[in-house]
Amino acid sequence: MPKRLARAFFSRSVHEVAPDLIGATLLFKRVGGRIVEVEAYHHTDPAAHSFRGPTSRNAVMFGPPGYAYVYRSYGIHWCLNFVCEPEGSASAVLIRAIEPTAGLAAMRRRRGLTDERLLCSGPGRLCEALAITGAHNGLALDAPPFELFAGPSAVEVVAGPRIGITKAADKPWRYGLKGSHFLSKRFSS
DNA sequence: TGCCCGATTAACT
DNA sequence: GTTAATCGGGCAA
Repeated sequence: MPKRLARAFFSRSVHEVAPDLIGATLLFKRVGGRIVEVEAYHHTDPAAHSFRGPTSRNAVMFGPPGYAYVYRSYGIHWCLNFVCEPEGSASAVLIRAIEPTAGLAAMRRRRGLTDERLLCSGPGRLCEALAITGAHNGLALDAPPFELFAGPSAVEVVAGPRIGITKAADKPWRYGLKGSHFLSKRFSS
């Protein structure tokens, strides 16, 4: 039986937590899979939502680590983040893609697709497949409906530039599971 | 108040 | 390769 991730797991810098999340298992109401792609957003990062200070949308980022920050993207999609670092640092890790392992039927129904590879390969797709919405903003990650389990200790992680941003786009703060077929995009190197 | 743009996706040509 | 869908934050007036 895999080990549950304690809340203390998130009480570190996003640059440590983000690569460590690769290979971990994320379940939401018993549906989910293995995390294969994430991005780190530090509060000193111009691309981070928290960069310009607290607002009603990003308030959760300014709270304690180990909680979910869910926001609406482009007015259409939901995106899931894990809040990190000591309280008030307002840094978070964006979950970009998972490899579906549990609740495949529910995910296919919600996404209207059968192709396993397209179910959760993107931040918006992942939230649709797991039925995560703004209603779940601020929930603790170490209690239901969330379940997080540690992955294998030795995992090959690759890094590269983040996707879909214009500010600080040169920073290599996107992390992925090497060779995974479930990434939202290939790593160039 | 009004305007622009974004941590996206899918359906086009 | 391009574009529409759609809405809240941020900034100018």
